[in-house]
Amino acid sequence: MTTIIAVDTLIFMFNTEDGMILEKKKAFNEFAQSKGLRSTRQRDIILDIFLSTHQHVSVEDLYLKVKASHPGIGYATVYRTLKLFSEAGLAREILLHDGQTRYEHVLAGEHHDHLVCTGCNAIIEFEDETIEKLQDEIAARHGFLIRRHKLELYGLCARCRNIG
Amino acid sequence: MTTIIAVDTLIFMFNTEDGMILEKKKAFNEFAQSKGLRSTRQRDIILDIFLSTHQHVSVEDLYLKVKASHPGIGYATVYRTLKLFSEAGLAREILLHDGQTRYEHVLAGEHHDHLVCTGCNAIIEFEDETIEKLQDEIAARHGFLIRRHKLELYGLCARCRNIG
DNA sequence: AGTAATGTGAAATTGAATATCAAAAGCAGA
DNA sequence: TCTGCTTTTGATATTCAATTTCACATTACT
Repeated sequence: MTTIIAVDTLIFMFNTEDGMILEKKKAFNEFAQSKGLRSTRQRDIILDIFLSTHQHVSVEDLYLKVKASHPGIGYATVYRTLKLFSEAGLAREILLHDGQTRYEHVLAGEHHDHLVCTGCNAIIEFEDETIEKLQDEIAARHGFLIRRHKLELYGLCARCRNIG
Repeated sequence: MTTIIAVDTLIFMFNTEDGMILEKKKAFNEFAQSKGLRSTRQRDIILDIFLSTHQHVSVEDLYLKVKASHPGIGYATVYRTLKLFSEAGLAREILLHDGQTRYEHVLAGEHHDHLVCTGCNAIIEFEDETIEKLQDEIAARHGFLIRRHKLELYGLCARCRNIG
């Protein structure tokens, strides 16, 4: 009986945004602990704010957001903390055409590529199983062991095609 | 009769490296003319040396090559000239994982992507018609008009897998 | 040749990423 | 809770490639 309630709760947690946030906080705490990192107010705040974002953020973006409510927190701390999130598996660095590193949220078991509008800078995520397979084949043909890949499509979104 | 000889010569030109080089020089001269650019000794030299390379070169790489035979030519000139080649359609800028812009030769009607060995920095070019098509489909599904794309596979080549 | 405009080279600037370091804060043990 | 050691922080400096600047040289045109 107790077990069943716990399972329900767990499913609930994973299916709501709040649950996701709690889960990620837990994951980060575990990472921090395993690495012998200390728990600091700044990191908690930055994690909260990062988790509250939905787009791909640059260090600058997040720094500005953080500074708005916590003016004492410096750029370097945001920079270092985002790197930590990345190591912890909560965030992923993405480098697009404009040479600005952005961080996106990592969702469990998910991989995707990017469709970027050069007009309005919108970033759309997509996934294509067939492309992934073809990539593996190409790599195999050349004797490569693929570690990661990067597929970005640049163009104009429906809206920008009409405006621009 | 005269016409037939001319056609033969043209085919010959396009099928040899020297012919390719002549063709590219001509293309650049036409571009320069259309843009009202002046013809300078430096640009001629840099074009010659660029056309003599076979790999993907960074500005630094080409600058060093140029300096070896023509010490008077500065970095900025090589930099600006490579940009010009790029505008003229002779070269294409490629940005790989290491944050160094490289220039590759543009061959008529050819498109390819890159397989990069993170062990020895070898760059292998490949082409996959199916992937291209899938990309177009994905773009269409999102109402995008694709201008360009970037597909890079990072991993270890056969040799580096064994060594490292 | 004269002259107006473009090109060149050295050096300066930019912009993002990253490193430095003194001061502040967290943590384990007394 | 206090101590002392270690990590973290925040401001600033450094790095590194890309790009711009500017005085001088060179080119195209008459």
